[in-house]
Amino acid sequence: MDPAADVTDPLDRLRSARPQVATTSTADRVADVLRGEIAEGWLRSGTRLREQPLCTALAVSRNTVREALSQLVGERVLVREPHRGVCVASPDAETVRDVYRARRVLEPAVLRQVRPGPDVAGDLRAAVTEGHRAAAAGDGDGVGSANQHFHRAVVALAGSPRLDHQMALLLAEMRLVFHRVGRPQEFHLPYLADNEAVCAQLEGGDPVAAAELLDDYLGRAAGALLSAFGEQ
Amino acid sequence: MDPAADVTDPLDRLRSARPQVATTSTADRVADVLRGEIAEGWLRSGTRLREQPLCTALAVSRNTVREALSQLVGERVLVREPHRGVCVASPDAETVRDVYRARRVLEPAVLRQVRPGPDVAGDLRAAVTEGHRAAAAGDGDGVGSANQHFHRAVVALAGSPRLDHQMALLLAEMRLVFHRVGRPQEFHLPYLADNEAVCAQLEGGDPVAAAELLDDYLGRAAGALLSAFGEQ
DNA sequence: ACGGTAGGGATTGTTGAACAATCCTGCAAG
DNA sequence: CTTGCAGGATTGTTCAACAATCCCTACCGT
Repeated sequence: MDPAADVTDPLDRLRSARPQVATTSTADRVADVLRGEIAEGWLRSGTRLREQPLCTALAVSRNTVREALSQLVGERVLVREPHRGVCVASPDAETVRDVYRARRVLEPAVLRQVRPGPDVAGDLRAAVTEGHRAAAAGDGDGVGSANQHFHRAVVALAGSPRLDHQMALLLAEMRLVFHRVGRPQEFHLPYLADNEAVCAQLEGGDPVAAAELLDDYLGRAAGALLSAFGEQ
Repeated sequence: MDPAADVTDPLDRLRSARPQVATTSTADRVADVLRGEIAEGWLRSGTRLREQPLCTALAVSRNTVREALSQLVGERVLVREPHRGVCVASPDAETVRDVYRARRVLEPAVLRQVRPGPDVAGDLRAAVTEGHRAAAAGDGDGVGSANQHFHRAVVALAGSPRLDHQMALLLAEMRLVFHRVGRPQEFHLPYLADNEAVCAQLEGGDPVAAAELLDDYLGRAAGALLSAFGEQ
């Protein structure tokens, strides 16, 4: 079989390897480090990030640190108050409401416009089994990340890099919410069955039913999270 | 009548005035200027933006310019190639495809979940009449911006600041596309009737029909733009 | 004539230091 | 208890410098 049989341009394969070639700037690497520390919960919500300590800790210039911080502020992971510095975002009830408002628009809409076909739900199924495996192993954190993979896979069905990026931002905010609310395990566990159901409906060739299931499921998840915040 | 009768905190009124208090940083103002110049077409696609000339032109430091440029790169208005500088983004056919992919997910989904009620379509109607007025006055540019107002108003129906922001980014990319394709007048004019139809369906209490109209309409618009790009 | 190769200039990436503006803290005075 | 005021700390912004990289051009060998 000719590897280039069904590809218009044989260089297309190389385009996906570009991130490895394009040398990332120092500020980007600093942003990556901070993003990771926040995503994994080492930097809690509200933590103030002073510039000078970051410079010495990461051995980069203050200007580079500021560039990285501005980038993360743009992603809503950090919050900047003028002349007072930046701190890790502290999502409040209104943030949760809006993130779920956006997700309930985005995710069901992607499902609804999926054209049924063989293996359309492949990535969803992989995320579901990943979640089951983590649950069986008692790995609460693994259940959480499997859940994120599931929702990322849902949006990825649209095949739109822009929507993928938007979803990544929303999920990053969700991670902050989960860290803020405490133990994320019991929040993700009950939704394994919902993921399973959505996946099954999609595999069964009924995207609209899958979308309606997901919409209802997201509504319940938002309610549960909001009650955990003490508000409604 | 006590002005503070039904408000828990009388300071709530002041919260909406915060943007006037929060002094914007110099980099933000520089970014605003560049964004405006690009949106109005004074800086065409592909134009290289060197840092030093921008410094002298705007009388700010190179560092501040770099911060503004990074911000606009994050908004996909500029494109940075490492060690080669930034230039105004040149949307290609794949960009148009993806932006419309995202819009066809976003906009109909917002319409579909609108709960009919009195004056839900108020902002849409305002944008439609704005478009008619501009068309009658022969103001092609006005038709274009009225069109943008219409689609912004559609997404605003969701009431989600995050979706509003995402839509603003997509529309900024669309402006680049229109400037790139040449005269935008004849591209917007035929869609006035479509806007009118969508608005009418929504006013008639049938959001789903409005969503389906809009989806079809966006599909046709994408096709027209892509053929203008010489590709399909 | 053609492709490869070194040099020089221009531009970006990054650093370090400096200064003004602003904010926070603690303390004294009313 | 609140107000006003130093003093220190932090941020916002500028400037100057250097290394790294890129672009362009002239040169050279085949």
